[in-house]
Amino acid sequence: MNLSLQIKMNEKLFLRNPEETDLGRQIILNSIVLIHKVGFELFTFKKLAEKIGTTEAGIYRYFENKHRLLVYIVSWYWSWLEYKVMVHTNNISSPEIKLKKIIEILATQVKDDVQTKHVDEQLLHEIVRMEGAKAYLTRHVTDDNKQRLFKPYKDLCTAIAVIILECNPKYKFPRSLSSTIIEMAHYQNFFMRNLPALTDFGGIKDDRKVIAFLEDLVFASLFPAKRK
Amino acid sequence: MNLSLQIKMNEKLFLRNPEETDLGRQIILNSIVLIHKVGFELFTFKKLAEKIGTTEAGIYRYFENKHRLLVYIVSWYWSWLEYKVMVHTNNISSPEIKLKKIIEILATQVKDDVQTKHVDEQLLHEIVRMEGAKAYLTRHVTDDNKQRLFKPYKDLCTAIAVIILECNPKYKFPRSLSSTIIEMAHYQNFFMRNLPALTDFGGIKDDRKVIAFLEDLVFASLFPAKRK
DNA sequence: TTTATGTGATAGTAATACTATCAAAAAAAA
DNA sequence: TTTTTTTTGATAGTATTACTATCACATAAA
Repeated sequence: MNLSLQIKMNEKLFLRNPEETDLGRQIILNSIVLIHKVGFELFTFKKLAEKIGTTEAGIYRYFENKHRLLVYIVSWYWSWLEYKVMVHTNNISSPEIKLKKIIEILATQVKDDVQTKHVDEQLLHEIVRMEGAKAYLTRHVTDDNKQRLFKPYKDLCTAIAVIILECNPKYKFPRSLSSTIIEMAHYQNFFMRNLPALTDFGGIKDDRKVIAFLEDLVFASLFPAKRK
Repeated sequence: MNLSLQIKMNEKLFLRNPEETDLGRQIILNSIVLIHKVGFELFTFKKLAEKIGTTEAGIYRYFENKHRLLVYIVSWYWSWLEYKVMVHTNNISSPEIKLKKIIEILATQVKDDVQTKHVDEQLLHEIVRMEGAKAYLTRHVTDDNKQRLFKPYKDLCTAIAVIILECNPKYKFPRSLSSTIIEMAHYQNFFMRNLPALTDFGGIKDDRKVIAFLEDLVFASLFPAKRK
């Protein structure tokens, strides 16, 4: 059996669907490699075109601008992650163990998945860690949100919030805790590698440290001590 | 008594100290207004120059590029915030009440401070909420960090971590919890206003909701229930 | 075999992100 | 007070970015 994972993307994200043509898939594949290499600020369609062996105009036929392309690949990542979370948790009955598994998935370095051919998930994970927030930290968040560009992120957040409520139906902030876990899984990892004074994981650079912190945070919140 | 707050900035941040000249202070003042208005992406030195009534070249004499200027004003904000935290907590003996006060300061909409004339702290707070992360989410974090550009942020983080340890000397992740509080005070607020599905505060838009969430998160972590 | 679709090649434009030069004005030093 | 230094304003110029437009060719679908 040779299943391949197909993620249906929001049509507002592109002008022409990149998954349907060879050039389109090259754009996705190489934009991930290039953004990973030079960072989003220095990433341009011209450089991408040169890398692929096409022209700038060719890329503009697929994406309106580089921000849309970023939102596209970041959204793809969130969708893929939600799928991955589903696969790895749907046979687990205990919501607490589910949540631990999710934290592990969020905070662990991805090994490249074989299921998709034109996306390098490991690079993509590293991109999302550094550039992910730039997808929504803009003046046009509200417009972008109205076009449902952030639906995959919100869906993942909701899915985790549901499990949080399974752990403790009385917990008051399931969504905020969920978005906190997602963001911090990336940020603490970024801090650990780049601004270690902002973490307690010194020069260690071990994903498990971040996982330990997040587990402590989440389960302390979900099963609090009785206080006056 | 007419005290004015003077924050000593890292000299690597600028080419010429903007606090020492009239034009320099105009640059700081107006860059805050302009970045707040158009967002960092669309902010250019040309627009800033036109607003001030000087030339592009004039601004380049003070700042190497717009990213450095962003780091400058964001750093100023963190220094100012640490000072504010200090002032509002040094007469409090209970570390728990201190921590609550800090959370309140971090998550509450700033009213413009009278202490500084050439900075609008309220606008600056809103800028940091949306653009703050862009100061360090770059390919050159490591270099910037070596030049100590992020010291004010790290100092604030450390100051809060110290108080966290006063609350519970055995808590294992004081710095990570501290950076989590700082980041989430901004992010949950940003989400509440722009992507409310990522929070539990629907259309309410009340800072106190974010404060309640953060307090719950922090104190549950610091005073956990005993679990197997 | 016509027609539609996708691509490559080329050209062009307005704006961005700078750097360089020069002279006038203002401030500091002699 | 005069000289010297510092700061600013004005102008010019360059490479790159972020696009848009056009045309012809190749290929695939009708």
